Amino acid sequence: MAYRPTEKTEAKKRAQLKKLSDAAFAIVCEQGFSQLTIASVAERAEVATGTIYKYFQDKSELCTHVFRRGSGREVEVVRQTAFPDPDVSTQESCKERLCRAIQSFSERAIAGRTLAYALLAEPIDTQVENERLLYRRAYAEVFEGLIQEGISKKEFIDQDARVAATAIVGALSETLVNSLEQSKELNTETAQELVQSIVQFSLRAVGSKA
Amino acid sequence: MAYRPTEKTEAKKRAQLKKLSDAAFAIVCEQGFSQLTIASVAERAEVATGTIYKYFQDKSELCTHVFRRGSGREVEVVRQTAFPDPDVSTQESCKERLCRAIQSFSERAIAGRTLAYALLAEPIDTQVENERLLYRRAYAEVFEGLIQEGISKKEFIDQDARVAATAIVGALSETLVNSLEQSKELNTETAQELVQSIVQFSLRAVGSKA
DNA sequence: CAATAAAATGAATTTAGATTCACTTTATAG
DNA sequence: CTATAAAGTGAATCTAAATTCATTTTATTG
Repeated sequence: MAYRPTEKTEAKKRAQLKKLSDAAFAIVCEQGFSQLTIASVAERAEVATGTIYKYFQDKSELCTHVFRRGSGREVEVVRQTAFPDPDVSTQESCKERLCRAIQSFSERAIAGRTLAYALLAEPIDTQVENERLLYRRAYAEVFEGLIQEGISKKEFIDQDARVAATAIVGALSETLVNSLEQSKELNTETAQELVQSIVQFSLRAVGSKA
Repeated sequence: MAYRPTEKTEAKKRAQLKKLSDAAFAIVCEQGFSQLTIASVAERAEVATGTIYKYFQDKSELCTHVFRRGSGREVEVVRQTAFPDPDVSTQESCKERLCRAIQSFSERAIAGRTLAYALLAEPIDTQVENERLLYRRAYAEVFEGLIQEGISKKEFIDQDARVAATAIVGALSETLVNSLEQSKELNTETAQELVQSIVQFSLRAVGSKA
């Protein structure tokens, strides 16, 4: 016996994985999935192309990893806004939380437009399409929970919460992708108005009474 | 002088173009853009691959052609429903027309799910993504006109018609793509309920008063 | 240092289609 | 029938990346 993996080597391995993940994620944030190639990641992480295959089965797995990293964070932020930690926050109405969740989603998309487009709409390899479905459903589940709560508290009109939640996700994606494509620079004022219009639309759609 | 194109040869050329277009369109309707290859079109149309290049610059142009053929028809049907020929139809309210337009969109998507997915969500080559944007905007314009009319007739609440229309297109796409992915066979009853939920959601969203 | 194993390298290979093009066939007109 | 031009053919070529793998480097332990 002569070689055993140690904590030190494991740490190095984790660091290397992080380096690859960071490089790939940065490429997608800055340039989208279209520029995510094995070669571009290797160059940015300063490793050889072969190295990437020690950490990822294939390109698809790399894409999936990046997609999950990006989408996980985005959904988590919106979830926290919709269902804030009850200890710290004053008890807010469903209406207020729905407004905040939609604002949060929208503002993040506007601030990180390339990532938003990458996650919401950019065509990627077929294997990753399933991730996008999960991503969108994850958002829908957040909204569904909120709508369900609002219905039971009589804040919102009785309705199919699943469909309404899905529809809101679609409405948000479409309006944002649409206006992000449109103008290179969406000025703060216009952006505010856009977000307000979407919020109002959504509140009416769920039949918010307050 | 010895050769001149005649009406006969032009007719043959048109027929050939139609044959290629039909073959390509059928492939997309049945199997989506992922199966649309030069080879598959050639096989289905019973021509050589080279022939396709006499009619289309490149693959992208073929995709664009198929996309337009499909989307043009779809939008036209919805437009007709939203703005029916005034001679033949009784004057309907904006609410009624909005309901019908949404139903029409939804029912066509359910009946032709592969085409619907292909046009609304399937990842295709980047060059064609722009067509998808135009397609979705075309729908949005139909809805925008209707909402605008509804606002001025006091049937709908005052709002940003552009945003609302875009949001409705997103809501429709999302709910339909979502449920079409879900279940292989969406039975008639469930489909009816789904469409009704979407209609109700949309009517509330535009603040339909009647 | 020697033995072992894992990690890293990057040029060479593979792959899945699109695209080309020299050649053949079909159509037209004198 | 001949000349001309356009349409059709499909095997061969190109292409852009992903993927491989023989070789080299780095770590670990006795």
